[in-house]
Amino acid sequence: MDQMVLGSQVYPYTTQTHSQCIIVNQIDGAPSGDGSKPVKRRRKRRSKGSSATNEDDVASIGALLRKRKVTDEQMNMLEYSFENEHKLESGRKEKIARELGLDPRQVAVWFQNRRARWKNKKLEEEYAKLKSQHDTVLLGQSHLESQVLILTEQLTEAQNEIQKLSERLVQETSTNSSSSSLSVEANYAPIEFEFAPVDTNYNIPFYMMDNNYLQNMEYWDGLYV
DNA sequence: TTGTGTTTTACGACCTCC
DNA sequence: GGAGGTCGTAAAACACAA
Repeated sequence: MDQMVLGSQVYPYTTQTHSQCIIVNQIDGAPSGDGSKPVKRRRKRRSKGSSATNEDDVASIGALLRKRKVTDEQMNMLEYSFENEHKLESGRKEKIARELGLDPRQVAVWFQNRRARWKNKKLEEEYAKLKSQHDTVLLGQSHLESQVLILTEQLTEAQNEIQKLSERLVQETSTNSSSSSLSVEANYAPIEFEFAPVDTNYNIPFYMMDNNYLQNMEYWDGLYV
């Protein structure tokens, strides 16, 4: 519990008001300007160790600068209210402030900060979700790449096998023609096979889409629905 | 006890909406 | 123009390791 000692009494939290905050700012030398377009200017604050002109100033400024931390009960009520509605219209702000014994400005600031925390949390959650999806996609990519390697090897083996068969056929044909008086070349012309080039960009031809491949595609497609 | 990192409170500057 | 929003940040309060 945040406590503050004033005289002989101990207060659970200070009773600094918004107007008192403004007084502190004026003491700190932050005039509100001449009415022209406001110039972006960082508000100067009094640091813990800064000097003052007299002891009374030190005591009063110290008291005013003390933060008013909300109690657990006030926090619960504010959280409950925030759950219902993140925005805070004027009437509601006054009502909450009255019920909790807080300054309306304090309630407004609390909601502003609460919204900021909520937004940060949402961003973190969204980031975690996207990262998880990204990791899943990388895993899938790796899996597909290994599939391509395997299939490429199989294709090469098949091409070699066909090539051997083709050469054997040509050989047998020429042997038959030399031992026979009849020419059969026209009937046994060498077969020319034309293979599509292996595409490493995953443009897998339809005839290579086996059940496993199709199941994988369904799985990956499902991720993007 | 003290140094340091994190959370909370508060505010200035600026923007949007009515 | 005023009210209320976001954004960035200062400073107090708090937590905790060394």
